[in-house]
Amino acid sequence: MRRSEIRGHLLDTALRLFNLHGYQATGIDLLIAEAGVAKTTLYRHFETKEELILAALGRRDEESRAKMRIFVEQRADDPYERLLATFDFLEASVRDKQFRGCIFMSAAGEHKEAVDPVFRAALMHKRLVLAYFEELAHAARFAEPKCVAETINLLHEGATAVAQMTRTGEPVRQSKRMAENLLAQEVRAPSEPQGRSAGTVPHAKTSNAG
Amino acid sequence: MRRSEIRGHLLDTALRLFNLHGYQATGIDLLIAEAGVAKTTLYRHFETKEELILAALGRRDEESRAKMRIFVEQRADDPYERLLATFDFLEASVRDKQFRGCIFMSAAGEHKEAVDPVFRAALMHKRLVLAYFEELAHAARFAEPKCVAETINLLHEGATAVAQMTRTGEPVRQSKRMAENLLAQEVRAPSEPQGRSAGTVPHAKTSNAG
DNA sequence: ACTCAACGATACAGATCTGTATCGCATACC
DNA sequence: GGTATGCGATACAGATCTGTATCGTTGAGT
Repeated sequence: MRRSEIRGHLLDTALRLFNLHGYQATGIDLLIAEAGVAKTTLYRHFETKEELILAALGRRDEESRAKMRIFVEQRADDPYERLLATFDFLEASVRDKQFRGCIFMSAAGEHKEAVDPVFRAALMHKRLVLAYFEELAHAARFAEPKCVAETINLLHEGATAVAQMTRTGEPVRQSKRMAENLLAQEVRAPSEPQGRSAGTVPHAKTSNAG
Repeated sequence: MRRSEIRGHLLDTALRLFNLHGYQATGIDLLIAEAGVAKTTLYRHFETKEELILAALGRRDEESRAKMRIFVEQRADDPYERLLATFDFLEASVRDKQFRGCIFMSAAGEHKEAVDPVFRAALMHKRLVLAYFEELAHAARFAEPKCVAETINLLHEGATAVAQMTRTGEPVRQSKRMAENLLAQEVRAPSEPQGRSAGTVPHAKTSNAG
């Protein structure tokens, strides 16, 4: 193996084992055996196990959000449809045979202190995903993109949690139907090609309060 | 301490520490120090740590479901309102300063194998909670009580997961608004005192599909 | 081709973990 | 009151964990 690949290979191996067995339960000895490297090599790339965890979470964070972006943009052009397409991406993730729940929720579950660097890394990922939802909701001209994003986010989290127990993709499909239902009642600005009318957008009522 | 109380005291202490630090991270030595008992005593009541975890989860399972029942029944008489009252119970749980996420999800997150007894115990709890939701949905005369229960359950799980990160009760209030919105569109049989009409109940469309 | 940093292998330190063994004491029951 | 069981305390066994130290070797850059 070329030396420049070792760090990435270690992160991939770590993520696979963390996903399968958890963070504390994944020992350094097992990790280096699976990666096929010496213990010295691991500790030259990462000073501590915690630093390895943080690097692995950082890698997965960027990777998974980039994958979601690409999936969603290829699946649909309309921003509204893209919001719904995030559920299709989630369903594909959940139906993976290796799926054992969201690794960021697992990380937060094993590092519960709010000041723990691992917890903070997991929290940061969740905030970035929420920001992406808000970006889509804004593009879809929702009157309250922040609230719409929180709705989508809550449905994603619920579907992921239920799927972690049932080990099926059905909760994700259900959450998508719920999202379609809720979003259909959210106030949206008129789309561009309709021509610009002089009237102002009516102020939205409190969302989700139907 | 009276000897008959020791077992319960050990379970309470274990649940508190499991909630604060997780399962693997909670060592036997810390547990007996916090409980104020000797190691011999602990191992006379529970053969292994896993057995202690299972007993603790079983205790919390019955306790939390009983508390939810009592809360919900005191809060409302109407079964429909009781379904919504489950969110008020959840909000109170989440706003507890000691809240660190659902201990059953944490247990499943640290014991990911589907055949692991701890995972199975967590799964059993989730099934029993779902069954309670279905019981309420049935009493509320929903045409598809199973689907309604799954909707409520998914919103509960989503709110709990988001609240685990944000450490606020807001996600639960939002999930309750979402539930009100979704349930208002679900088909229900007419309530009893309306007088029995000869017409049959129209068949419900697929739930959550708008 | 030479040099130096990185790698593999392994032994080891020191801490921590679960679970057991031993012993003296207290308490409940007969 | 005697006896047997439970409890506290502690030492210990054996395994495992993270992280370091040592040393021979390999490979990449100049």
